[in-house]
Amino acid sequence: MSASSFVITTPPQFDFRQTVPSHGWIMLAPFQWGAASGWLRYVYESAAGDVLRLSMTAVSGGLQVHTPDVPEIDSALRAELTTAVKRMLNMAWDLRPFYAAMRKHNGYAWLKTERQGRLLISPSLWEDLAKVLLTTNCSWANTVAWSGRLCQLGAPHPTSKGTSAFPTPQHIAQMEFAELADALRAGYRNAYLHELAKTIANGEVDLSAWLELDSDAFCAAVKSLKGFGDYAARTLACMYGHFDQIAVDSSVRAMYATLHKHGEKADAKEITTHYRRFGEWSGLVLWLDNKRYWSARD
DNA sequence: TTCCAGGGGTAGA
DNA sequence: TCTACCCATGGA
Repeated sequence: MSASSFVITTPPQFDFRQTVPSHGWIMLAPFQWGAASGWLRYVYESAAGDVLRLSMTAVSGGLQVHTPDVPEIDSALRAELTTAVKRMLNMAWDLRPFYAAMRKHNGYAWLKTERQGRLLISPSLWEDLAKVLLTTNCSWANTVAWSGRLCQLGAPHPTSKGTSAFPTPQHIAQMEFAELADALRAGYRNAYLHELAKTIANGEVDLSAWLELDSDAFCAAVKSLKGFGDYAARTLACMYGHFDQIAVDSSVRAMYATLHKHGEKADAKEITTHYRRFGEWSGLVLWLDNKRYWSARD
């Protein structure tokens, strides 16, 4: 292996190819997913401010991380990238209690067989907040386009034209609103995103503290932001390991209507009641049911 | 033109 | 807690 690559040892029940396509994040810049070859690419801005292209692939017993922009990775950068990659793939989650709990429910043996349950997130909560905001009340095509335009506002890669890291909240905060709105063109969400970036940049919101919150407190914190309601808060909660939060959106409603109501519409209350039977895992079960339903239709 | 898509804010009851 | 109405964007 070259000095521009290293291997991260992965947990026994970790499955890279199941984790990466756990939701649509793989389609949003600066992620890229090579499904056929099994590589995940991400444009990462290091703590030192360098824009690096990362490429991750599964190898025996671990995950290989390749950085073509760095001929010799030193120990500090290796440690930083290891932390970021482990976080993106939620490697710290222990899903054995989940699989054990699901044994008493009929029809869910596939969860353990397929090693389902781990979700892809971004290296920063800020990036996930921004992207969830860009999923609200719009088509997925809009989310993809807006995320792409937002990413173009980030630090550019030194040599690869058109490649850039996701912008920092500080960068978005210092932009004039008109400049941001003109670049992003995401309607009323422009103002919510600008406000979010400013509250993070000026220290009013400390996202690192949010990572220590319990499930309900995490959701309350997200919902305190303008533009973030129940769907957004609960979606983010699941991504950050609070699996008791049940996020209902239009895709979930469609899935539930087809599987449980012969096509008749169901409201969020009814869907939430149905999934409550899975207790502390209810939100994750819904997430994986929805993923499985839509994957089968593709 | 109207509707809708991985909703949310606000006002009023 | 529930409902009505409004919100900007882009594709069908």
